Amino acid sequence: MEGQQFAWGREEGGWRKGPWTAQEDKLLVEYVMQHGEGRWNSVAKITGLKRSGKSCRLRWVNYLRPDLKRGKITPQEESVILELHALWGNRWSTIARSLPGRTDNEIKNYWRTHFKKGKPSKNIERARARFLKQRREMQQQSQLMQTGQQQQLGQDDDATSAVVDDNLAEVAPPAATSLTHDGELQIMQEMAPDMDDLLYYHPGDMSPYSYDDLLGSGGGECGAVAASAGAAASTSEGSSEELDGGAATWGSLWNLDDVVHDMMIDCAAGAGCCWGSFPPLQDQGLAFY
DNA sequence: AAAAAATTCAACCGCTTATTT
DNA sequence: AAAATAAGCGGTTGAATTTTT
Repeated sequence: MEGQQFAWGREEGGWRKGPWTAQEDKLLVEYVMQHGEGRWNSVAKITGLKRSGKSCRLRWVNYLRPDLKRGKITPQEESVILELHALWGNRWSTIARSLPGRTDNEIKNYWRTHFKKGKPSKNIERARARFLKQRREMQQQSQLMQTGQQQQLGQDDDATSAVVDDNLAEVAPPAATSLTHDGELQIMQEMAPDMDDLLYYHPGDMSPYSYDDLLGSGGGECGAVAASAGAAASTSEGSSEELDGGAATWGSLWNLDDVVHDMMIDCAAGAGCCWGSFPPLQDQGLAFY
């Protein structure tokens, strides 16, 4: 490990590698403001940045793009990820298109850390509780909205569109359980017996939480959809979780806000161009936060 | 308190697909 | 039509951070 300190942040074939510095980001942002997205190989020529076009593109797309959402994946987003992964498998960019502000890389990472096959961690346990809680809330909401008609929850024969909802109806426990939040572990404890039954939890299995289970494929429909999609559903394992390291991570990095700030100050001072006047981004409806 | 283990995620790589010359 | 270049994708890596022992 020690010997690799020099490998990271190294220079190779004239290109710098490793983590980007604030200064590099600034150069790249300036370039994009002036020339738009694309032509990444000319970034080095024009700005003097010693990064390959590939590296520049990646940095922009995954980190510097102003329309990126920052912070934790929300439970709603997580549900979308679960559902779409069941449908598409590891087609991360396809999934990402349904999650504005999220990158394929981010989704891929999220999936890998939270749902990929492996030994269940305590985080996953917590996640499970959170996921179920969310689902129950969704169900309660939908029950409220469709009070009269949705009394019979078992009748989901034509469940092709609302896959998740139907299966939620099948799997979700009675709505009586109190949902006073914050204590995920408490919820887990309260619910554990039910959940284990409902989720077909196999204690000896290293990967007990297939998301077929989580999505309720015990009912059939979801599994059928996933299977008929023919995608990578075979590798799908799942549970859910919310990250809790986001803020800390951001705080520990040099702050992107600083760069944006600097740029805006530069703009205000009349140096270079301005975020708001950058046509390509405007055209794409990108917003700055 | 500190060492070890686990987790996270930015950035890399190789490959494929699309576009340009 | 073919070659070259650029963009995009998914898998993987490993430094930094967090959690556990």
